[in-house]
Amino acid sequence: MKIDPQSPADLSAQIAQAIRDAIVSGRLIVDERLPSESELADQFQVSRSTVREALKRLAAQSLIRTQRGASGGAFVNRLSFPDAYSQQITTSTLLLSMNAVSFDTACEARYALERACAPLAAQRRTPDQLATMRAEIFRQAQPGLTDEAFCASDVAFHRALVDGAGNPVLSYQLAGAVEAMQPLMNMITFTERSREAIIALHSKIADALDAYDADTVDAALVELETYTRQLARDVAAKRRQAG
Amino acid sequence: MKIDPQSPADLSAQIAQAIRDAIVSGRLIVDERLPSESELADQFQVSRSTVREALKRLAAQSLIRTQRGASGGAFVNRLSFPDAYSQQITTSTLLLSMNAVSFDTACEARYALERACAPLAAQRRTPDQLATMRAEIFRQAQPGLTDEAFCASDVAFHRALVDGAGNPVLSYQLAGAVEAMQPLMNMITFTERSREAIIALHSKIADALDAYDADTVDAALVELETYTRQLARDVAAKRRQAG
DNA sequence: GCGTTTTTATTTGTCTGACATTTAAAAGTC
DNA sequence: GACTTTTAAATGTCAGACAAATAAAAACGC
Repeated sequence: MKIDPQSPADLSAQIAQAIRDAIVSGRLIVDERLPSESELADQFQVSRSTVREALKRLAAQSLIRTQRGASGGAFVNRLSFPDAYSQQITTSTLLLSMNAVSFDTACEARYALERACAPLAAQRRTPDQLATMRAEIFRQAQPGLTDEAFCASDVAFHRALVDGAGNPVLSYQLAGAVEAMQPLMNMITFTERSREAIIALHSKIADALDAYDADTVDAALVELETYTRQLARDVAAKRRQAG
Repeated sequence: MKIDPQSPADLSAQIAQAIRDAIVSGRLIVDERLPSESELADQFQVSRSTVREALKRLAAQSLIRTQRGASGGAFVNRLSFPDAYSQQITTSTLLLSMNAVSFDTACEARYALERACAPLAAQRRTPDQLATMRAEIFRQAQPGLTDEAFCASDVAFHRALVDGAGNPVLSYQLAGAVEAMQPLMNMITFTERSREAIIALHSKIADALDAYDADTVDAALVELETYTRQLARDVAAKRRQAG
């Protein structure tokens, strides 16, 4: 692992990249201990502060974890699925909020991906996942539910659907798409009428999954997508009229 | 923005989280300048080093960028699609390499997602994307091509397919799935015979996209998935026999 | 000899103060 | 007025110190 002191980039960024490369390429393996901060400072010929800044960069990406005390240090972290989920969600949320992505585009992407899970879920869904979906549908029908709670339940329902595919890689990929849409969806599901329609489609999906009926699940998801995008258009039109 | 000095977690992690929350919630907007490191140190009642470690964490997630000199400082970064792509790819690659995900599971996820793009791509693919795919097919047929180059071309072909859907959110989501599979695919496409079969299916896909024929694209992708998974099983069996 | 307690060494976490470097704006010069 | 020089502000880096956590080693009591 070498760095170039002449390079314009920050030393801490270079050091972080050198260690990152070592991890990605497998020269450093999971749970292996990195040299101590002082040793790294010696190796790279920089101060301990610079090494620390590099290590914090890696920690922010969940590539390493640190432990204090004797026989402590920095260890290569096993990137767990939950860690990857939350990074995926943060990134996706920021990407949508900062780049003027239209609701239509985001919605299309989300349902396209979700429909990809549907046939697998129709084969493999467990009774447990089905029960989760039913419970969320029941919650969504409660009269006093706030918009935020309704949307959170909506997310939980769709995550159960995705998890039904029984493929952790798919679940990980979909986490961002489903969760990042929530803030956008919050704006459009506030009337009694739209909730009713959404709940009806959720029930249709759950029934079809219950019956291992992939085609009906797909049809219901298409309906849900169409309905959601229509709702968003109506809301936008109403805004234009009012404002 | 407040932090709790009694908390067990690192101060720099807490400060990073506080600023991250401010960005995600919109209290800090794109291109806004954060207070200088000294001012932040005063606000949070910590030293400048601790503030710097927090800022490096945020920089590692592309949430801020820094600039030296007068009127420099840390600025909230617009998370661009390319930035998000590369983070997605790094995370996905590490997730697969560190978690003993079976080839079958990863392959299933990848093709499920890719098939989700196919109908859209069959409607919207541009001549330019089609030309890219043809060029990659031509390259794949060159006799002297190394395995690595073949796989890189394979990735480029599939990215063009995904981009054909004309939905940047989909392209972003798929980047991880397609690219992270490359190291795994590298191991199984080394015979002349398997290359030939793959190229034939690529041609079938390109032809079908040319004809706006979504069903044939889907069928070819299913064939490609079946063939790829079969190849992987054969390779695994041969390894068992040999080893 | 064994279990408990104390000490010690190591390592990360934090602080302080200093200097180098970069950069834009202000001041000065012709 | 255009150009050059100076200055101030900000990040980047360094060195050295102490605090806090932690595991291993040493000491102790029985």
